[in-house]
Amino acid sequence: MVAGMNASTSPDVGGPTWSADQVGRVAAPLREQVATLVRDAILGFKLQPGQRLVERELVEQLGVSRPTVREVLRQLAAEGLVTVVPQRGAIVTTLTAEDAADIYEMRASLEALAVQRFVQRATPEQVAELRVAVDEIARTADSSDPLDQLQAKDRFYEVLFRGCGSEPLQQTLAGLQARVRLLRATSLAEAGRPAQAAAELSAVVDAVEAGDAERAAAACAAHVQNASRTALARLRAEAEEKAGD
Amino acid sequence: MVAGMNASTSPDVGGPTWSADQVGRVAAPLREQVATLVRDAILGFKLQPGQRLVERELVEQLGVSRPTVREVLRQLAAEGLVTVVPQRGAIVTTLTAEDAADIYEMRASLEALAVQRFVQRATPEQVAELRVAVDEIARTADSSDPLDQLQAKDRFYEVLFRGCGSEPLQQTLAGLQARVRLLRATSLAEAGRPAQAAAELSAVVDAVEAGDAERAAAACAAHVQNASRTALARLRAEAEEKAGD
DNA sequence: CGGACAATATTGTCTGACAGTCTGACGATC
DNA sequence: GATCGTCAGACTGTCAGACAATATTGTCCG
Repeated sequence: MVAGMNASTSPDVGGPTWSADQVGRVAAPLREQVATLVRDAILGFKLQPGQRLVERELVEQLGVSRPTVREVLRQLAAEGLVTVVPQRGAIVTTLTAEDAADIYEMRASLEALAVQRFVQRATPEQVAELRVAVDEIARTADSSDPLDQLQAKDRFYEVLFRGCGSEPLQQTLAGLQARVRLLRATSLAEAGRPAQAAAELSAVVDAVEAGDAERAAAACAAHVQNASRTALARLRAEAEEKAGD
Repeated sequence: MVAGMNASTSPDVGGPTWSADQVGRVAAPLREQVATLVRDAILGFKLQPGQRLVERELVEQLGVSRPTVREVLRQLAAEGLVTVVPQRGAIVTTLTAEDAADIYEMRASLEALAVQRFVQRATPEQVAELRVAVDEIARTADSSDPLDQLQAKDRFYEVLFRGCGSEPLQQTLAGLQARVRLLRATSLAEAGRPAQAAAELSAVVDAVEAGDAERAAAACAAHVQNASRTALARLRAEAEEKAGD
């Protein structure tokens, strides 16, 4: 019942340590649940970059049929989390340092735009929600569990994107967001970075509350650039480390 | 509202004006061919915004199986060309004036970034290609066939995106690009706009050739903003027209 | 005339199967 | 002994058919 592949694939995949045996038939479409499952596995590094995603193994581990698995892989490919090589299948996307730099620059531009829209369009309730979210980030900054930090950040951006009231903007940023999360784990691992990030985002919300779209956008861009510097420095250090192996 | 906002219930599959009866089994994956076919149909307004895309009809008209159709719809949904409503199926995405405004703003930011990258990374050959592409746009500006104009523009952006040497940037912009093409048909329909657009893009390439990333980015952003103004004015006029009906 | 119920249409998902292609290994030959 | 060619296995790409779940539509009754 479990995948005991003969020695052809990578020998170290071990058991399906990340799979879920139950994907209960609730209201949400099955493929959404599966997509979320696989996405979280990738973002939680339970599936490592470069690792092959063999359809049949996913079918067995997830307990869904192949068409469903294929639709999920297609969707994740569109999100940029997996890369599909024709005739060879899907692998978990590997981001280079250059990719990371570009992603951060896109974020800087687009999130600044999103914040401006938020100032223009969001309801007072949504502004309040944003404040709550940023407080949550500050509270988890000291937490030893990086997962808490990531979730708090996700929550913040969820509120932000929803409040900017633009389907295309939301969709595009969500696509980036998925890739960013991979990098965020890197930048947040830096000592002191979480607290600094919380302060920067708080500045953003200050400007939002003041209704100053310009300043909010600038603060947001500055935040992303800081995160970029931190993450890139670390990524390059890791790359050197690996090269030295 | 009568039974048919779409004449799709007609069993006469003999003459769908946009489908292709032959999707020749060549090297490219079948679903790519199908995706291109449907995408072109949408961008060519053979499938109108809001129109339902029923899986079974697509199966019949395209001559492929349902799993393939579903994967294609999923992919186009990721590109933003169709909107999938759970339990109800896919419809051709309808862009509101606000959506259009946001898309143009995103383009302004991201294409400026792309141009900067192009200046930094593109080879001299690619710069030359870009010049050729922009000349082609200028040449087709007088053409009465809007399709020629669109293709020339596509070519220009293809060169630009490829030359900026960033997979994530390319993918994100391509996603926007698909939606933009829908709008481009609108802005180019304005008298005199094609020639002006050609001049603006030529200015971009001038800056690129001079190696001035700053100026190139600014010129690019300016171009998009002009296109935005034109398209938005027209879209709002059309909206009023429709409201008057 | 409005609302509840039944018929229909369509999506969501599964099972099973087969062809095409790529990988990797084994064996043959130089 | 090394290189090359062939061959088997592994996966993906695609198809066909089927069934349950759900939304939509149309009709009938109060």
